[in-house]
Amino acid sequence: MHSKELLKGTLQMIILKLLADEGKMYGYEITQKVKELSDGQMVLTEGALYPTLHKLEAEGLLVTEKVAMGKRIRKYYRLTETGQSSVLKKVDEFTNFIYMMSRVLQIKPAL
Amino acid sequence: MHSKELLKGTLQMIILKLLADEGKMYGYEITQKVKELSDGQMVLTEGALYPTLHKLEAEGLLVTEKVAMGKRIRKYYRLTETGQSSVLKKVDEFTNFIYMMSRVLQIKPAL
DNA sequence: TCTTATACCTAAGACTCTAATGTATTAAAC
DNA sequence: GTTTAATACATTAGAGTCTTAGGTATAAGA
Repeated sequence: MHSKELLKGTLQMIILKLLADEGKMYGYEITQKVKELSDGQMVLTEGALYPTLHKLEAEGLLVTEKVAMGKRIRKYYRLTETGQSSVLKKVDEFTNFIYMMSRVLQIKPAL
Repeated sequence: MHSKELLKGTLQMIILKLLADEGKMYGYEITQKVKELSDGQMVLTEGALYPTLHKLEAEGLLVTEKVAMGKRIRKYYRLTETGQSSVLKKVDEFTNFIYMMSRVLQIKPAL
């Protein structure tokens, strides 16, 4: 779990990619989905998640929609068009990053 | 927002892995080797490199040897035994990180 | 001789995350 | 029926890692 350092810079991409796949999600749902997909290896802390969501919204990559569930309020996030094209670019950069790293580390080629 | 963010947390591993492969290297040589292996895509800045080398030395993963080249002094770095086992662990964590990320992002498995 | 490459280094500030803390509702367990 | 866990939002201090910008000095090439 020392790989925590490696996660830096991946959170935005993860959020955007999940929203691209799922359509819309709320914050807590994202943490659960990530935990599930990573078999519990990756746990998003709220101190990282919420500021990032707010930042992506402020940058115009996400829009929100508040939905009342009884007395509790869920805030759903959805990609804007800018957000859509941003995902493609970011995932592309990530696969490129992996190729580059495998060359620099001289380990087997990836993806 | 290129892959620069993704590089966070990879510098220590890169240094250690190169030293594991090459035996001993000096700072400037490391920057050149990384540039070469990545086809110019990855450029280590000295502000990141030297503090990291000093930190790894302080932690006992590296030892130094000063060699005079005329009036100029080269500082060669070499892995300690602790450093050796650390490389294996870090590279292992990295491949694991890639597998995890490809599951979370739901893209093709890597490495 | 001027520029580029080699070779070391530090420091201020930016950015992203962790850990801690806070508020409040709902479901489940005892 | 009350405590505990899970759900659901959020902020903030501080740590760690990097970038940007600076500094010193030698060697090689135009």
